[in-house]
Amino acid sequence: MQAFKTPKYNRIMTLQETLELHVKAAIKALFQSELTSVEFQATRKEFAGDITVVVFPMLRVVKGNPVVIGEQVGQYLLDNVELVKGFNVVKGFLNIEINDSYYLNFFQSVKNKADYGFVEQKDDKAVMVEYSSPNTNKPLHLGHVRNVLLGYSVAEILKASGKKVYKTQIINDRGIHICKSMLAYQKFGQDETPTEDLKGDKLVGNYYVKFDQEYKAEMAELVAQGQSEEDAKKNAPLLLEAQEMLIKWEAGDKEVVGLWEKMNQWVYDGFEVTYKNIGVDFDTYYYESNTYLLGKEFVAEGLKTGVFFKKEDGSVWCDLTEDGLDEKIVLRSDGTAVYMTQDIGTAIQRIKDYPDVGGMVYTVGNEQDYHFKVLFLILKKLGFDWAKNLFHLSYGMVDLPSGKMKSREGTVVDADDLIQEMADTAEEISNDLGKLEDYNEDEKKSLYKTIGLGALKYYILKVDPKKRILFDPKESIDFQGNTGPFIQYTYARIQSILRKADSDNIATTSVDDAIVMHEKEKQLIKQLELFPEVIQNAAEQHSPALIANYTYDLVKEFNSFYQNISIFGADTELEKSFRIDLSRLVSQTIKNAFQVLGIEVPERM
RNA sequence: GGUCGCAUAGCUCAGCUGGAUAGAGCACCUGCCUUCUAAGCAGGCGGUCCUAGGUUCGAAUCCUAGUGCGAUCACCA
Repeated sequence: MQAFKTPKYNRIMTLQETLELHVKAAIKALFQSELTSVEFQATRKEFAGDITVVVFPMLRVVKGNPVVIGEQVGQYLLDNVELVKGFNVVKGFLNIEINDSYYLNFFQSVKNKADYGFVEQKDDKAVMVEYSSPNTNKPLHLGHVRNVLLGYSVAEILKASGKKVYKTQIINDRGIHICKSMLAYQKFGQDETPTEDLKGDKLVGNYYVKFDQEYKAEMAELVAQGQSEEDAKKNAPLLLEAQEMLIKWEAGDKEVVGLWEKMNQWVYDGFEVTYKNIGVDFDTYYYESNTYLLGKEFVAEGLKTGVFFKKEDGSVWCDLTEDGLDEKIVLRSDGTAVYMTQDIGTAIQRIKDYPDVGGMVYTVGNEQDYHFKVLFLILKKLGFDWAKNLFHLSYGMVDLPSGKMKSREGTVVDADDLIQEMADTAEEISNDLGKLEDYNEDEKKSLYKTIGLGALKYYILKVDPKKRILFDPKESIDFQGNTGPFIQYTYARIQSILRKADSDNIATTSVDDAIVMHEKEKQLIKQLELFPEVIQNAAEQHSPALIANYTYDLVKEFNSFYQNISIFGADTELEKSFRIDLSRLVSQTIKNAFQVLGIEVPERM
């Protein structure tokens, strides 16, 4: 059941807003009562009408039989509102029929807008959206893919809704885990360098796995010598060496820092290739190695103002018990920074760098729900007014049937491999269908990638971010039904129609044309009319899934129209032109919707 | 144990301010390509909306309790 929500964007008064005023007037005229709001929903297909007023809530103000009240209000609307051409009442539902001219006028007013559904930038305050935020010791996997797709899409949706947006990430470029792969490389690497077949991030990731293997072997040996497992964990020589390396790094040891810079650069180069492959980008980057010091400064500041307190051993804490949470450490007893310190520093640094930012979105997995709750609270306590506009875009893990993905054990679905597999599948299907014989190899390759990526992105974005995804590599992602390729296919099919219309020089329609709409055409226009509102809702709720599901509904509606009504076989030239105009706006809407999902649309497929 | 999230058809998921007979896709079964691209369309099969109470004219949706799954509660990040 589709309900209509009052739009907040700037546009001509919507149908619902117009009707609301009239329904209120009707209640006033008929019953001398004031309604505070009117409840609307789309009329169910089995009843005549376009929009339905629910009478039940009015009973709080007007006493009586809902059917009788519905009849009276309906009659009033019919007599007083030009838009209304009929009505019927079923139980407590007043179904209103709207004049076709309303829909035709609406259609004519938007049909040539390339940016249909998008709102021009209006807010002076910008939003910073963080996503990806990888560690620099391993390549990106399917979990990162979900993160990156969600973050990128939410950023694009916010832009489309009229916000200024900065896309960013925080790079975990320091710490013991980075030293682990560095150490393994130093010991076993034999000066190996990235090659065309082995990207830098993969190379570094291999040594992270190598470290874990060697480390486990050492542990096993120590246990065999009689140590407890716990002791062996702490005493394994490799781990001690890694810890030593971290200390050297912090002390600025030339050799260690040099290796760190070299290997991180390999990883960054590898990441860039993957990001480009996925089709996402960033406006600005932040590195933990640069922001933790600022965090420490503000911890000191918070100590002075009483936001934090110091324990006997010198560690610094924030007492959140009044807010129903625990005490949280913000600085170690030895004065070094913890995770929270860095995040405080990063947030403040970002506002310093971009003073027009009034809020931030953090795309981070739901295992950090608590962390962000605390972070936001601390920033509020520190007195930053932007702290009230922070949002944790939390999402569920992507698990494999075998359990969690673990980079150090090599049980991950690699991002690059996955994309390649998706393209391969698209190629297979495409070859079976054999529609692209006249495409050259480059064109084909690019198309397979568009379709494969479209399938992957849609598959991930159409579900509620909160839900965890169980990804079975053996069961391939669908290319039929509620999928990216299905929608891309519809787009391509419309392009084919438009090419034909273009070569036939078919005229376009105008407001003055006396068009008689077919039921399917009217349904399509109604669905199109919802799009701007869907963008706004998706922005408010940070939900690409709303866009995906809307687009699917639109496309289903179009396909039904397409299969049941002939476009070029229309009875009159006017009808033909109208159907082509309608198809054009549908394809433009698909394109715009997919743009904010980060999915490309093909001209043919 | 405390806290947070999730639970809807065999499977994957929609279902937004509480509204009419809970919707899609996959899978399975019927039809439809000499006509604008069949990655499609038209239809069939399939439901204890986790359980039990409660609020309401009306509950998948809100409240309470419970069950199951996941996460979290580190001087790790």
